[in-house]
Amino acid sequence: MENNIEEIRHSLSHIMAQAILNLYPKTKLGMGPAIENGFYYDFLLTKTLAPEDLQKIEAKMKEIILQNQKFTKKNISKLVAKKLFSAKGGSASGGKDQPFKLELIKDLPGKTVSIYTTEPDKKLQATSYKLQPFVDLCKGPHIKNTSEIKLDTFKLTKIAGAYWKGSEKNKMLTRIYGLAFSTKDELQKYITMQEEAEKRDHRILGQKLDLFCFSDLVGGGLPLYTPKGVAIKEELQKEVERICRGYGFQKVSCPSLTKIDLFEISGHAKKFNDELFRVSSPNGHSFALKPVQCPHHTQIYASKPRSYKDLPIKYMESDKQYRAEKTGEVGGLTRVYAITVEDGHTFCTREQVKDEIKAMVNIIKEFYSSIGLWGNHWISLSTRGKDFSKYIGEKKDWDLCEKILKEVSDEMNLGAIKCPGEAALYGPKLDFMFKDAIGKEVQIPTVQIDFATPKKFNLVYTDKDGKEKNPVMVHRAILGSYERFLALIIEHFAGAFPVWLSPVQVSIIPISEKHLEYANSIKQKLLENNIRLEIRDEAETLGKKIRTVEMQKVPYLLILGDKEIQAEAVSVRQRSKGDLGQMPLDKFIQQIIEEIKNKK
RNA sequence: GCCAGAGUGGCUUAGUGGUAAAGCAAUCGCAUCGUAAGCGAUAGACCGUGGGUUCGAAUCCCACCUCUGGCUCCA
Repeated sequence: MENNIEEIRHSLSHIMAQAILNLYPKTKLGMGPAIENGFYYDFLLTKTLAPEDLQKIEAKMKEIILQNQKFTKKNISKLVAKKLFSAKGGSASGGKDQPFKLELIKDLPGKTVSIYTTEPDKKLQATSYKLQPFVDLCKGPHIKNTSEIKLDTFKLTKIAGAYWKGSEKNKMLTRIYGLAFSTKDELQKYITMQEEAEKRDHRILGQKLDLFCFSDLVGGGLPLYTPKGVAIKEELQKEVERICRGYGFQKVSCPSLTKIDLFEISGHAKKFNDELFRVSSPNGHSFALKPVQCPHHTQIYASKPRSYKDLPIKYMESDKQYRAEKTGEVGGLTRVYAITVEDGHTFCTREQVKDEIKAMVNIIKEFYSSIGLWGNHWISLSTRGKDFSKYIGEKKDWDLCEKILKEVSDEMNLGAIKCPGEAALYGPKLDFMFKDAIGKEVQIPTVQIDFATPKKFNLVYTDKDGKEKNPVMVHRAILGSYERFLALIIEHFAGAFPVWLSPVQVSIIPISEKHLEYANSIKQKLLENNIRLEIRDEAETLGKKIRTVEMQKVPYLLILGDKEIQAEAVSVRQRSKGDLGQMPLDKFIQQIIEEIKNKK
């Protein structure tokens, strides 16, 4: 890739802005950066764009490029800063802690345009880039001349809305996305790759492989797991619990309902008021469906007196939690109302916290390495933002927690990147971010320190000196939610799960009806070894059955005909590798059991 | 919630104002097969819902529902 692709992408966003301004002169402009693989720009348009309009805009952009225009750079920081601060209205608070403004800038060369911008400090460094007749504020980098852009290396892809909150009325900017690469081939390659990735989408594979489904009567955002989906879910759960038991976790089980009081004390009721399902009955009950299970676990801890000798106490539970997500946010398996969370909590002393966190990180590393996902991630040290009212607990505790997490990151070489404003209600956390098939990031495992919750619930233990002290809670999720995790691995393996996770591990194919009896005897022996299997006894040709089973991504096929009966053996065909030839059944069983054990 | 797009048998899709098509899957029959699609037949859709325009609507208009993509930061 040529090294000026960044400049090209960046410049293209401005060229698009110019094209828009030419086509729709009343447009007030927003902003637009270069992004991975392309660029986008947000506009305040007076007109709604249809997808066909993209072609018009693209044509206009090409026209501008062909004029071989120069990007002229001129430092006008003072002027800009002055105008930005003196203009009236439009002040807005954008997103988390970033104030930004929509201001009118006059007296600049070319047309009068509006821009919105973020931090005042950054504005001072802003320079204007002029591409007649449009003036845009931008730090760059840009190409020198539009002639550096080849016409067939970019493509506008989609129109989207970008929510811009904070102004008197909420406004929606129109965002136009584009792709841009150094060469036409790279662009085409990316598009093809994207199409391939879409075929691996967990929703498509989930349906094809019959892992989960939805029902209009049950409702959107409420996935139903089929037998095959459950097989995977249970294997995952067994594996994660096996690992966690090694670290001292014990399973507990709590009801989905609770009195709202529990969440009022924990602070969840206040912070997640709008996302809490409330359940009532004609008999006067008033409950909430649990959106998290930490508070329940505190009550198991609180059920009897605890000594420092008991700590750390570690509970784990995989259960459904319910969150009333906003309607537009529900979809697929990744955003649902009912999520099955693989959750765990350690109650420990302050001295034990660091080791506990390291242990959790090790669990995560061990588990994700075993399925080949470790390395395909980055870690966020999610800390508190500026608005302290969104969190519970004391400042000194937060600072200490953050320090501990930083030390863990350093000592374990995790390279966690600090992300302010991403903390949980009760404490900072280490979030592990993975990428799905189409490159979108998803947060899955997490480790969180919490000094606040035990205090809220008056959890105590008796220390060596006979005094009562509050334990520290460490929250951790290895799989995060089963739904998200399942989505991630469906896409990661493109449905071809390793044997231990495959819902059907062996498909037995009798060549014709005469061989069914032998197939059943093989089935019995496999069942005795806890191998998940199916017999394809439908009246179809061998080729057809093999095709069906290959498409279902079953790892092993046993083909049974006269030859096998005579040799008292099985013919093994391995997924995507083809015929492995004949072998005695015992040998096959031994081999597959070994493979399952090694999680290969 | 907001911006945009899409809803046609179980699935994938064709059909732009004049009698709803095809493939896969299903069911039944024939075939009993040696490593990725055997042959034939049958059944299955008031075209998301409601309203409007029209002699006539899957198709045009309006509303609603559902699904898909997008919506912290990025200069």
